[in-house]
Amino acid sequence: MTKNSKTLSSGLEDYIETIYIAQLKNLPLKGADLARQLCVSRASVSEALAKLVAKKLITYNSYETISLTQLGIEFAQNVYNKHHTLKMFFEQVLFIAPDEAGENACKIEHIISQNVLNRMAEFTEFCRQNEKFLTEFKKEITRK
Amino acid sequence: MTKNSKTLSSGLEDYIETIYIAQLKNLPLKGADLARQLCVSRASVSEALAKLVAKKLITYNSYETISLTQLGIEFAQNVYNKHHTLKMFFEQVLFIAPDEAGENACKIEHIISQNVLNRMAEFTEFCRQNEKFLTEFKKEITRK
DNA sequence: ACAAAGTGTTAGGTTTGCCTTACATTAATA
DNA sequence: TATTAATGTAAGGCAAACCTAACACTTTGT
Repeated sequence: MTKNSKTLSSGLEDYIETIYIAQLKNLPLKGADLARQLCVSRASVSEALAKLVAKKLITYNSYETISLTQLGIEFAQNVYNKHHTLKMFFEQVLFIAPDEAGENACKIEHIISQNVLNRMAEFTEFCRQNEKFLTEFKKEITRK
Repeated sequence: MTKNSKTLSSGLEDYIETIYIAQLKNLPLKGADLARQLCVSRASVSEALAKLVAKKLITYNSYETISLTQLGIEFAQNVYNKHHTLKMFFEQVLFIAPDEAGENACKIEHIISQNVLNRMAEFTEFCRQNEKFLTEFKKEITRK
């Protein structure tokens, strides 16, 4: 039974998302940087990168900067979009503080279905076009 | 290092939630029933129940009906309420079909923060009191 | 250019949660 | 009640994802 190549574990999604964000910012990223950012050992990073190379999502050789393949970029964008959609919803609709919004998004992005995500994005957009509604809700929650 | 007794793994939360629901319905629940409902082996159930007994969340002896302790009920209600809040939000605000709403709730209930959950419940309630807004949103999404 | 600091890998462990197989015990029914 | 069916447990394994320790390689700075 070969591994399903369409899905990644939460852990590998975190690695690839972090690499993607570094790439967006044009910051060269080494394995040790990943270890620091994700709070895991360099040994764990080494293992994870080997898996991502095997899945052809990154190119990497020791001491080089890690970079995403085209396929890797597609996977990363998918996760990153989910993260963004969730964070925006939490912040702009539910009025959750950015940090807490981000923490929740980080966990939920790995498990929520694409369909629910899409609907959530539409909803956030719809709310944005009906500002008054959210203003009322905010009044409601700050009154308590 | 003793285990944190305030939190359970996702897996154990699923066990305890299933036990809780059976108890709500007054349906006697055996280990084998749990195995069937959660799609795991009887051996896995046996291990999990031993952990729940050790944590004093259930009372159970072989061949008996499983039942929750007071502490177990409190844990279960916490998870069950999260499940319910999520499902209601997905169904009533985002207009997601019940099955998909339930599947997403089942996964997210284990990781979302209590604060976000509370806000989500308030939001769903607020929307319910402003029926017109959701009607408009529904129109928007069905138009596509 | 060479020592010190930083980076990467390997080997060997741990934990968690699941599995199968085999066996023991209890419940149901012919 | 004797047999069959259902239930429960124990033993032994596996895989994922993490760890530390030790060692090797590369880069940096004086």
